[in-house]
Amino acid sequence: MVVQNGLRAFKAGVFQALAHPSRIAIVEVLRDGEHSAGAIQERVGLEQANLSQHLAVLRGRQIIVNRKEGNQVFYSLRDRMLIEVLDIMRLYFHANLSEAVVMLEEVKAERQQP
Amino acid sequence: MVVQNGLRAFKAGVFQALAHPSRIAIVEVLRDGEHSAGAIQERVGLEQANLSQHLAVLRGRQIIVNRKEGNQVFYSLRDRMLIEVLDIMRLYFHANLSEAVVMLEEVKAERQQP
DNA sequence: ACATCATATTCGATTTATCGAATATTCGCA
DNA sequence: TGCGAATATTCGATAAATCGAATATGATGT
Repeated sequence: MVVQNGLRAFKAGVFQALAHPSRIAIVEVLRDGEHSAGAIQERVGLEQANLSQHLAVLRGRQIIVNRKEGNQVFYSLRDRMLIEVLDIMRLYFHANLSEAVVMLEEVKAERQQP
Repeated sequence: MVVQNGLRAFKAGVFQALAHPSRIAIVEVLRDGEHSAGAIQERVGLEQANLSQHLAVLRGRQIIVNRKEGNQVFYSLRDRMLIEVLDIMRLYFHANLSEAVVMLEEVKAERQQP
């Protein structure tokens, strides 16, 4: 039972780390290999500080690892599992496209209601 | 680009729905089929209101669906792909046990600090 | 109609996440 | 040594998540 809860906490932690569009974008950039923080920033288009904060979240959950080289820090995914998970999610998305659209509409509507 | 961001928002939403140990426990209960809210409560051991709130989150993200029968409401997973995701994560957890433990320690420490 | 059981929703308090601005660190180079 | 580039951290404000208590809804049985 303790193990089960630990495992659930672990899974929840990983999900939480991925529970932000910007962090998903980061992981997707790292899909095709190692990139420097600057290169990631270029691709995802975030403020420097904000990107660094998101990287810190992913680092904290051991989802990405970093390697320092001179002035720069290179990031890469620690395990291909996440790619697998994201791929399954993509299938999930396509398989349930109509419901996904409903959800997206809701998200859009929420954004417009102040 | 708009589509990409929408997709990421969708994925992030699904991840966020799963980013809580109690909700993972709920999904795992529903792994072996439909259960009433009461049966779920029995198994995960949450306050009635709290369980209902978590079910609402999962419903909102279309992760579970409900069927009313008389007095009760029966829940089930809308797509078994999520089970696949959870299984992959279990493998990941075991394969990288030492790192996982590091992460759990951090989570534990965070909870005790303040 | 009324009481009861199963479930959902609302409310208020507390915690946690998120962001940009400002500041700090760490390296390489003149 | 001092400067600039790359990255990280801290801070303060705002938004979102979480929880238990209280309340609401809706079906069933008397």
